[in-house]
Formats: sequence, C-alpha cells, structure tokens
Amino acid sequence: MTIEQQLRAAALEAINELYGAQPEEKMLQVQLTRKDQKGDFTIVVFPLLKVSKKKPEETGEDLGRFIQEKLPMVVGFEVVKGFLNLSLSPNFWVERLNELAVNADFGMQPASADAPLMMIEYSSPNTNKPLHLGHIRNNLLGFSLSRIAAANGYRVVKTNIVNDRGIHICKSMLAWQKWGQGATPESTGKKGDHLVGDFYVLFDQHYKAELKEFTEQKGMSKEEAEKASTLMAEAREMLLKWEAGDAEVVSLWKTMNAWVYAGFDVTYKKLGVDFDKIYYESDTYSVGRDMVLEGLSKGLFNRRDDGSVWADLSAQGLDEKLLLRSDGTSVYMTQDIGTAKLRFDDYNIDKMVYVVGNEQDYHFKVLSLLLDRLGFDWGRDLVHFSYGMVELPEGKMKSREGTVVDADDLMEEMVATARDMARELGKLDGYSDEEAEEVYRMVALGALKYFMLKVDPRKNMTFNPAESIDFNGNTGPFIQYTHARIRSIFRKAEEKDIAWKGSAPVGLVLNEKENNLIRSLVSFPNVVREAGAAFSPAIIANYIYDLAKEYNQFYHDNPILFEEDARVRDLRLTLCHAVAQVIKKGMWLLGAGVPDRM
RNA sequence: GGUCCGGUAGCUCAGUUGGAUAGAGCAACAGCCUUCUAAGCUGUGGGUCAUGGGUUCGAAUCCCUUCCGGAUCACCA
Repeated sequence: MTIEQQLRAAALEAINELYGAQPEEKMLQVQLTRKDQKGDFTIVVFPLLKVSKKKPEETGEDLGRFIQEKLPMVVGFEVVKGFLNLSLSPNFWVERLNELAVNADFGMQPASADAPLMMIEYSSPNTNKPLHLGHIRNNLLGFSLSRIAAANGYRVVKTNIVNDRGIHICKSMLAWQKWGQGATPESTGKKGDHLVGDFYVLFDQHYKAELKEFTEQKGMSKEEAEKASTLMAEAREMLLKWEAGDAEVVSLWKTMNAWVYAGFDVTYKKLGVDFDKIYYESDTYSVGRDMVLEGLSKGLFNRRDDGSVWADLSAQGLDEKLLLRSDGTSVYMTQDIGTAKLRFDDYNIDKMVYVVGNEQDYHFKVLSLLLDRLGFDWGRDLVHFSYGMVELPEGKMKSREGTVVDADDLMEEMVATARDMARELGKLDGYSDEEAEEVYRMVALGALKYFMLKVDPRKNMTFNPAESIDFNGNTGPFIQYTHARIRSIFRKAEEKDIAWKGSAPVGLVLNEKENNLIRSLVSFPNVVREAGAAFSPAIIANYIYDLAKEYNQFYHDNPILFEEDARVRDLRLTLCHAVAQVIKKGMWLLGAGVPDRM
C-alpha cells in the first residue's frame, strides 16, 4: 500500500469513527503539501465539513489527532486555513529512499509475456523530401511514447508507414530523368533523401515556370494552365505506368527510393529513433482497395455513376468520404485501411496508436468509424495521438520561402554549438576526441529532445533556434549537467577513498532540501504512470527538470564529500545516487542520454 | 459558414481528479567560484490567467457568451 493509500484509509476510518459518515471518493483529497508549508501530505478538510458539522480548524484537528495516533510514521500535524498538513517521520522517508535507491526497476513496470501489446506508428515520411523540424517532433514524440508505454508494462511495437508511392514521387523521378544527367548520391556526394528532394523542388520550379508562361504569354487562366501543363501530364502518365508495373519506371522508382531510405536511415540513427516493423504504402494500398470493394459488395459503401466509391458518414454526423477514385485508384484513406489490416494480421494488437499531427484529426475520426464499420472491433478505440504543429518565431515553415528547417542541418548545428561551448568551458579536457564527440552529440541531442518534448504535445509550439541552442536554464543540458555533477562526486569519492555504504542510516534529522528531494524521488513512479495515461512525455520532462532544480539547490547548500559526519554523508551520497538514477531513467524515457562528464 | 483545438509575465512554457499567496526559464538588473563541475546558485522587478457571466466553501482549471489565433471540411497526402 502506498503512503497516500494508507493516509486515505486512516482518514476514512477517522471520519467514520468521529462523525459516523462514509464520505464519497471526491470528498477526501490527499495531496503533497505545498513547498512553502510545513508538512509532507495535505488533507483538504473543506469537503468534510458537511459531515463533521464543525469548523474547518476543529475538523482538521480531529482528523490530525486520529491519524497521528493511528499511523506511526505520522509524527506531527498542523491545520492551516482548512488544510490539514501532516508531517511524516524522517525515518519513514529514509526507508523509502533506501528502497528506491537499490531498486533497478524503480518507476518502471516491466512487461510480462502476456502484457497487452501496443503498436505505435510514428514518423510516416514521404519519400520525396528529407525530414524537417515537423518530422523531428513527430519522431521524438513517437519514440518517447513507446518507451513510456514500455515503462508502463506494455509490450510495444514501433512501426513506420512510408509513403513511397503516388504522384509526388513521380515528380522527383521525372525531374531526375529530364535534368538529372545521371546524378547519384555517390556522384554528387549528397545524402540520397536530399538529392531526391532537390529534384522534387526542381520539378516544382519548372512546373511553375510553365504555368507562368501559359498564363502570361498565352493568356490562359490558372486552371487552364494547370490542365495544359505537359510536365504534370507526364508525371501523371508516369504514375499510371508505375501502377501498371512498367519495368523502367519501377526500376527507377526502386533506385530512387533506395537512395531516400539510405538517407533516412542516417537521420533516424542520428536522432536515435528506430522501428520494429516498417510498412510501405506501395504494399498496403491494394489491400485497402480490396477491403473497400469487399465492403462495397456488403453494402457498407456506395458507388456513384462515375465509378467512385464513397462512405456515407452522415449518420455519425460527418459527411461523405471518398474511398476510391473514379479511375479505381486508392486515396490516403484507402491506404490507411489496408495498412491497418496488414498490421492486425501481423500482430496481436491490443492498442493501436497513431502519432500524427492535429491537422489530420478529421482523417482519423473518419478512419476510426470506417474500420469499425468494416468489422474491426479495435477500430473504434484506436488512438490518434494528435500533436500540434511546430512553428518558427516568424510563423509557419514554408518550403516556398525556404524557411523549412532541415533535420540533418539542425542536428549538425546543435552538435557544433555543444562542441564550441564545451571547448570554451574546457569541460572535457583529458577526453579523447572520440569520447568528446560522443558527449557533444549527447548534449546536442539532449538539448533538442528536451526542447521539443517539454511542451505539451497537443499544443502548437514555437521553435526558436536561438533558444534551442541555449544550454542554460530549463534545458536538456541543465539536466544532463546535474547528472554529470553527481557522477563526478562519486569519482571524487573513489579518488579520496571515501567509502559509501550504499544506503542511508536511520535516525537522522532531515533538512528541508533533503526532505524535498526524497519526496520528489518517491513520486517518480506516479509521474511515469501519469505520462503513460496522458500520452505525454512533457510530464516526464517537467518532472526531471524540477528534480534537477531541487538537486542543484541541495548541492549548493550542503557539503556531500566534505560532510564530516559519516552518517550524514552516507545519506547525502544515497540521495545523489538515487537522483542520478532517476534523472537517467527520466531522460531515457525521453529518448535522451546523460553523460558522466560534460 | 460547420466542426475541432488553443489564448497564463515582454518572450517560451508549467500549473494534477476544482484547493492555500498562479510558478519556472529566457531577457533586464544586483550578488555568489583558494571547498564536491558557475552548462550552477541567490535576490529584484514583471500578471484584469483573452472577455463577460454562471456553478460553490473555493475557479487559470467545470458550464455558457463574446473577441482573437490556428487546424479542418479535396477524386492531395
């Protein structure tokens, strides 16, 4: 039984015995005492006045006396303005500290073999351009969520759906054929995803020029020009050839996609994310089409005169949704249905989570209804983990205006900043170049990951490049630094032959900072649970920041190795050890590492 | 226009199932390194929690109004 549960039980008993009442769940609130007040746990007495029929102060006193008598670890209480603040004995806290300090699984709930299986889809790139800032948020969220789910006892399968087909790929291919002059990643020294992305841009430029020519010189309207475009017609033709399995087109498609995948792999690796299973839309779209046709034959959907297939969702308060074009080809929705089918054939999925931006809220509402209609019992409770967009201080990223922040560039810049700063501060003197580079990378990525994950995922966020490379204050490096300092203490302890017993002795009086730290540490498992329930890495991020902040205050005010009382020193070293462990775990849940030195 | 999401300090963000005097960081200013890493710590200033109402012992939090911002409503993905 947790301490909160014990306090609740004691309070319930008190109310029953003193006032002869059985309060509802909501009436009894046990929470951590505010930092500016004396005490550890607080019971709010206001809701209980109805049954006590007494003033808040008297009710608080009644309960406090009863609970203190009932529970030996409660050593004192104070009633302040209708709040009953209970103080627990230092020994109680020291015992909790000793338990959690040696528990390798503290805060984590390992998955058993028959634990529910959660599949998490994230990343989901198109193969026509490199990853950018928006993808970074997606990837970091998806990866962190998978670790948080794993820490909450789920078996987790990380998956990715690659949009490798469609008109956009054909645009890049066509541009390469026309103007590429046989360029390859090898011949140009460019990452494959960037090279292909360049051709996509090139197509767009030529297309725009063509439109301009038609409208300005031939006096066409914009629509007329779009219809008359020979480039677009060629791209469409290429798509038809692709769907027909034309050997030459398919071969080029395979080649160029391979370049992109090689490029993506490098980016994923640098970002530190990975997948257990990757699906490709080129494999799933036909499955989706078959399912839609099957649904059509069962009367779930309807076909219009032009041959297109639609789902009528007006009964669910939505409108009609296209599932197959009049020419029989698949749309986005069709592909997602096919992908879902394949996934559920491959795995025994209990919970399906899609990490996709909030601009697709409607899409997933519809997908959920459609899967349900098609008879998948998991359709209705699929989770669309809907996160907000990333904007720049000057507004949205616009590829036309060249304000898109490239993922590879961003990471490189941050590593360079970390390197400069560490060298300037002389932090890693004595490390080999390889060791130092490792730390630069860890700090840079820690900064990026923390920066993006500390914000509530549902909200839009502003990415300020200047702030992202600031490693002071509420940042990933601040947390990593706290960890490095602690590791440094233990290195020094060895050098100075100061022995640490590995646990804290009972019978000490705790100062305020020590007490606060233990209370924070004890709440870590709750934080992991909350983050899991709310699908929010931000809850973890904010918690470790608070913990690190508290630790730094403690560190500043209290001697650790220089403490002469060996018993107090053991307590503080145990605290340091536990804080380092929890910081490391918390950062791990965010997908970030912590260095021993920095 | 319909639907959905959001609005908290100059800026970026926290704020638990409604609880005590709404908190951090950045920026500004003033301090702290001959002691365990100053990527740190301490202090000062900075708020009609967009707005108006309601619910109640108590509202940034729940309900409604209005204003502002964003997303979405494609034979795009």
